[in-house]
Amino acid sequence: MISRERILEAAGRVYAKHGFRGATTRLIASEAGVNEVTLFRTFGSKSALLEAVLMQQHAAHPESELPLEPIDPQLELTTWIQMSLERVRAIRPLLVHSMGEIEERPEAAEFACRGRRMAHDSITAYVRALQEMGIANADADVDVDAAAVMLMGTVMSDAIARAFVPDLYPPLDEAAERYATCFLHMLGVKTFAPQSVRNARSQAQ
Amino acid sequence: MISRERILEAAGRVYAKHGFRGATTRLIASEAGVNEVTLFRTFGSKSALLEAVLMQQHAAHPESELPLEPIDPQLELTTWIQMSLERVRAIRPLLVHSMGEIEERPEAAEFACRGRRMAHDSITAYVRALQEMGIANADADVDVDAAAVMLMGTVMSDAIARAFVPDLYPPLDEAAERYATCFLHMLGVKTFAPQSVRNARSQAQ
DNA sequence: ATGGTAAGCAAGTAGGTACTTGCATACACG
DNA sequence: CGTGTATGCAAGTACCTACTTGCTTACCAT
Repeated sequence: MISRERILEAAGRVYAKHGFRGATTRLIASEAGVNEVTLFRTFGSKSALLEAVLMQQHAAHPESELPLEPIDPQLELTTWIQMSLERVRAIRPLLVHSMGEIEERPEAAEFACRGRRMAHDSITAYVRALQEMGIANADADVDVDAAAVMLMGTVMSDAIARAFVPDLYPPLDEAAERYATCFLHMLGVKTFAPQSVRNARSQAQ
Repeated sequence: MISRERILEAAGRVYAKHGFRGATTRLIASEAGVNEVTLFRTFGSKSALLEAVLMQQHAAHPESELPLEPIDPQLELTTWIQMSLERVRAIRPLLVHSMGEIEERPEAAEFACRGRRMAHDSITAYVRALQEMGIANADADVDVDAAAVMLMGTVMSDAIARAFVPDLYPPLDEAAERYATCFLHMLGVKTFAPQSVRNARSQAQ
């Protein structure tokens, strides 16, 4: 029964690197150090194997949650953004391939969307709480929905595209904090400049 | 010579739908209504054909530019964001596949990155101009670089992921305007609420 | 009329793909 | 000891892949 896990792990690696079509059963079996026949005996077919990979990946990277009652928005958002970034980065290759193959393998769509949905719900609920507590501005010129979409887009973009054009993004250890600050600005929340930005500015003088 | 263009167009469609591995020469030729041999006589190989497709796509969708001297930031940004959204949307399937296949076909990387780079340069230059003219806030708590990254991420995310989860995004005809407003808020520029948001708010009462 | 050029058609090459079958081996449990 | 279970190995099936070759049309310009 140890074969099953070795195959799953190898299939995850190979699929992430080559996509569904490029992930040949021969290559997966060889990467797993297992006979190709064992792969078919264990999972039945290539599609079934890759479906198992997606389910396992989904279970291995649980969502992070924002607190229901905000206390320190800057800190809580920074932590949440950081964890979201790491989560998406961990599944980035699988995610990108799933998006590309969505027309041919619609079952991959759920994998590509569910995390996004949950994160979106999480952040909008948090902002609603911020508004009810009077922390966030509820004026007409503050567009909460658009701000939430922009934060999510930022997280996705950073986690996926940083690998291709790293120089366009803030340093890894500052990114979450600075995104959080910008997000709060969009909501009309006054914040202090985060430490990393203050450092950069004072050095620039 | 008419075959060349028909093959290029068909190859673009098939590649966008199935990716490099899935875009078989047989399928491309059949979609183009052309004999498979003609495809090889015209382009030499499958890789050469797909390279020609990427070059043609790149030329067919030129960058949009922001004015060097801002006059109406809200309007100029809205227009630019709208055009960027449309541009990325037009090449979305190619872009997604190029990102997925970047490890196997590094020549696709340039296609995936160049547009992003140019847009980033464009928006940062524009914001610098805004600051020099005193329109945008230059305080320490305004993080121009992070704001630019967030705007670009928003555009990429909207153009790519809206197709999968359309209900999470603002309506198509409002998106650019609302992103522009949020972006200006991040920069500390006071704006009126855009028309579409005001309408939504007044109807909600 | 003649020659060049673009194109179609049929067939073939060499290799890869998912997946199957039959048989041999090892190990664990009663 | 015997028996089931997991695995390996060799071979084979049926099909798809990029790409080639040889031959035949059709048209266009000189």
